[in-house]
Amino acid sequence: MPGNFNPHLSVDCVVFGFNGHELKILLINRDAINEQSQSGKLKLPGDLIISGEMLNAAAQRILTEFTGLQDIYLKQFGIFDDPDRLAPYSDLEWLEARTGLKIERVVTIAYYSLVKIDLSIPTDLSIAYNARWYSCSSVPALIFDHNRIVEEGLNTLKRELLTEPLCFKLLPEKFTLNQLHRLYEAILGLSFDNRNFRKKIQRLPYIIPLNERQNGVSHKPALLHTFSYEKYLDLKKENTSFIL
Amino acid sequence: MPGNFNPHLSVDCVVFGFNGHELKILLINRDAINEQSQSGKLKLPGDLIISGEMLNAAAQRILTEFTGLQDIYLKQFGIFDDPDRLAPYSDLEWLEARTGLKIERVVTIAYYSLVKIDLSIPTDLSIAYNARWYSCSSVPALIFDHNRIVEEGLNTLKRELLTEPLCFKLLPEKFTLNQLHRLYEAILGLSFDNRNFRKKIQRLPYIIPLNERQNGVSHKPALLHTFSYEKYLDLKKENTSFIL
DNA sequence: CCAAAAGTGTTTCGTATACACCCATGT
DNA sequence: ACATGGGTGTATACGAAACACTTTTGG
Repeated sequence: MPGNFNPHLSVDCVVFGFNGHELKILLINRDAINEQSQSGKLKLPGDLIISGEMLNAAAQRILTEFTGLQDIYLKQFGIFDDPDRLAPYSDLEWLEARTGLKIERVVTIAYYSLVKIDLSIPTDLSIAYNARWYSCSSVPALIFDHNRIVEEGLNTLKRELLTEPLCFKLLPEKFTLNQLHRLYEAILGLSFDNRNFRKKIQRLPYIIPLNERQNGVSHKPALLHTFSYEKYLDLKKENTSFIL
Repeated sequence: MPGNFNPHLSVDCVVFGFNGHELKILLINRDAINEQSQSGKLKLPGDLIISGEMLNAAAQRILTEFTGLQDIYLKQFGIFDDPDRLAPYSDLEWLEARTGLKIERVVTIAYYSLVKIDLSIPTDLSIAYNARWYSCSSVPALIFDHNRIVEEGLNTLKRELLTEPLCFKLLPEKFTLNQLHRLYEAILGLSFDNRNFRKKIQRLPYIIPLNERQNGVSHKPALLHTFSYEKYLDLKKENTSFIL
């Protein structure tokens, strides 16, 4: 654990991943597995910030510690500032013991982040804190107000998925249209007509069909596609206008 | 100035208003007019939070102090946490003198808020700090990083205006369709065809035409309309689905 | 040859866009 | 009477939605 903490501010990360079928969220144990006080209690990856540290940097630090990845997509979506938010669970003593600080009130800044599950690798901390991917559709009970944070993070993701090209941050570099289709259905909890969905996607100039197919699947292998951020920006520039 | 402050967190409010033609923003003087150190420097309404105070409550407090209104619409849209954000202007000394606190690093939570200009009234503080409505299209230089906060607040408003019924919070209870039209044009910086705009609006079941017209205008008086939040919610419930 | 997922076209309907003139009021 | 903003209708084009079957591969 590095440096001297700022005991007034923390960050918590709602880390989303997609396994091809289901939306997942990364949770860790409250206690490292080599401590005696094994509680089985779960929480979001998060931490107090270090003095002078930028909040985004703190969130990146935590994400790298738990996934082994750099430059993960991160978006601040909320602030949880109830003065009693640490109280209801009597986990406050645990926090004080862990940090060695007298904790009065911690305002936490919540981020959601999107990772390609297939690229994430085990790290010292992810092992020590038994980090696992849980299904978003049945999130277990978490300490503090973390269940509410997850809920609001998911709502934010649903909203922003509709207006920004976030989906590609959850998919492998090369993906099939049906993976994309299932991703939208999983996150939004809706179903879309497959033909209409493919038509719509294929009209987009920034979705590039490759000359390459899946292999190792026991059915007709799908054509792979990739996302071009450059072409996305080109298109966005033209569309100055918008709605209403 | 009430209570003991928490010297780590502040809130700043980007307060928008609409005068029927132009989008406005509320700015105050850095110094009260009865102090000798009259600087003419401008800033956003904002303050350190009081110990134990919720951030929303702090923002409401500030807004009430400067507009005389209760229950103003407020939305948190950003966090400004650069450890040096107070430094570039050497206004830090001013802040320390004002609060009597040693200031190390202040993270500020930014809110935008929407007020009906016609309802706002002068208050002790708005007079003392010479609060004024400035045109959003030419915001003067502000202290600290407040110009950036304004910019991001305006971007957020532009985005959220498209998906949420915010416009009515800027208009009088009874408004004309052309006021609404000008409001959209002013905020988004676009122009819309008047006939198509009116057609679109008049299809919405939550925009209620009244049996009442403008008076005191030297041209054909416009029909007044009002917004029904209840009908808006009804409609929203039905539309579970959305896009893509 | 069977299972499993990939891939493909057409019709219908509603909404977006483009566009120019008359109306009611106060001065 | 005139200046000022309020108010109106139609035709075209595009995208959204609904809908069922054939194809390719591995086992």
